[in-house]
Amino acid sequence: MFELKALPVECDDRLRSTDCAGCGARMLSVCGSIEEADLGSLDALADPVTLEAGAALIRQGDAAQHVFNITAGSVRVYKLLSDGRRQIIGFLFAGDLLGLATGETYVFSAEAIEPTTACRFRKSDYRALIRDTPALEAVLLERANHELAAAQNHMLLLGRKTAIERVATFLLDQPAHDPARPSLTDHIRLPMTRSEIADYLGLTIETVSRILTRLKTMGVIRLLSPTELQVRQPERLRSLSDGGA
Amino acid sequence: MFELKALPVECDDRLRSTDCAGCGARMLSVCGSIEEADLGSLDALADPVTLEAGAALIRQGDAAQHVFNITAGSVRVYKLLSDGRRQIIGFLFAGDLLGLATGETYVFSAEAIEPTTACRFRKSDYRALIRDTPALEAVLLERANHELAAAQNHMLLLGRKTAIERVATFLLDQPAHDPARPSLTDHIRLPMTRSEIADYLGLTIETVSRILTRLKTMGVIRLLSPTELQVRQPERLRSLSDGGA
DNA sequence: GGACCGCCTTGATCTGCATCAACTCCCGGT
DNA sequence: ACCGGGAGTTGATGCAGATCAAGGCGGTCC
Repeated sequence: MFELKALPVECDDRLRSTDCAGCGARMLSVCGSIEEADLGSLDALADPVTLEAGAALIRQGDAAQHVFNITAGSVRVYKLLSDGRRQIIGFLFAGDLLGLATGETYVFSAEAIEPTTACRFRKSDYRALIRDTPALEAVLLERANHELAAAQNHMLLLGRKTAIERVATFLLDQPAHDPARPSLTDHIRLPMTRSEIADYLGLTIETVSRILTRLKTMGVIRLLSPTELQVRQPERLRSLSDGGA
Repeated sequence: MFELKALPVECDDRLRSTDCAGCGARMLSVCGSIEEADLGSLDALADPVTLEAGAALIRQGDAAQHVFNITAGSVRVYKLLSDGRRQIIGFLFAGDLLGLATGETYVFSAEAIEPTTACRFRKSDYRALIRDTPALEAVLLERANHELAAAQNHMLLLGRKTAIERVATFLLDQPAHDPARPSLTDHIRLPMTRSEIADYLGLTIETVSRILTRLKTMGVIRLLSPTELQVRQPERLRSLSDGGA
């Protein structure tokens, strides 16, 4: 719990060649703001990494040397108190950026929660790239502002919402579609465990579980499996999410 | 409670000339990254406003037309739930920037908590200024990242810390000096009320009050007046702030 | 196929903080 | 000097969610 060992990133980096032009996540990410012509130089900087579930990308306290671009999978970002209490700051998915908002050392940890791939950059390279690419800088600023707005919403949730309001808000925030069946917009996949949801919402595992079954008995959602559910009354859920009954 | 009326900002804007070069807050703020030579054009854009305690700079829901630079005083930034529960996102002081992290409409409110002055810019002007001033953009990005890190710390506090840990953290975060006696670094002035502290820390007025008297009886702090206190055992406070006994 | 092991659910009890309720203090107005 | 009201403190009680405890349900490894 809370190891500060300066281990290398637990990832498989045998591969050394990238193909940004053919990257399925490019348009999701900040890389989309880079000219086609400049993708070659991006390839040269990008270091593709593959992570299995549980592998660490970033450890709180380590020297902040890298920036990551998630290309597939999902990642948990969290902070720990000295006695092991954990607050998950957020979950990252394909297209999300990780590791910019830090100084000399990382002030949070990040781990894959399922098999995940990412592009790793040396921070100094990335900084140089930003300097040379005004469009990139603008996009990064915009992203940072979006993240800030999301963080503010989450502070409202953590500081003032009840358990059921937190869970309802969380469900509404999830990308609401099953990639296998894009037509069903009310299906939600939860790649994270109850423990991760709890640590994200400032609750305990048991409370998350109880609230989910409560929502089920209320007829608001249907639990298809522990990691998959269906929203049956989206309006009711929305109303629950901010205390409107 | 939670008015959405599209009122103009409640401020005195008779003055129409600014003097950025002579602004005491310039070096505290992003304006410090603008060349001396360009300050004239900044003057032309800046609209100085004076606010009395309680006056609103920004109302949640209003069209986001302005950006503010606080030059003196202090400001509370908060979000509301539909039933009136309030979460204060943060407090702003001289040099801080307000209103960039928004889209079409403001997603939070901001009010002066004591007599305050600020520079107001039209958002479109500000955007143009950013485009023309790469140095400014870099500084803004850095600021946004700092704010993000602060927001993450606050999520840890709201999600996982106990009441006494929250209050201890809050006290340590306060600028620890009395402007009148700069030598006494252990004096803290609290321009905000207990209600504001409570809404910032996700607690109630009563709990904040009880914790402060508890810290007093423990000998960790001394309460000089409701708005002024002295830290007598900074190490103990630091230890309390993250659960280390 | 059986046994183990995470993860989840459900129930019983406990507790930290919220809520409800006085009361004090300070300050500003008349 | 008095009154009124907002801000703060302190005490009594209540409750939402934590903690403690006991199974259930899949997986996976021999």
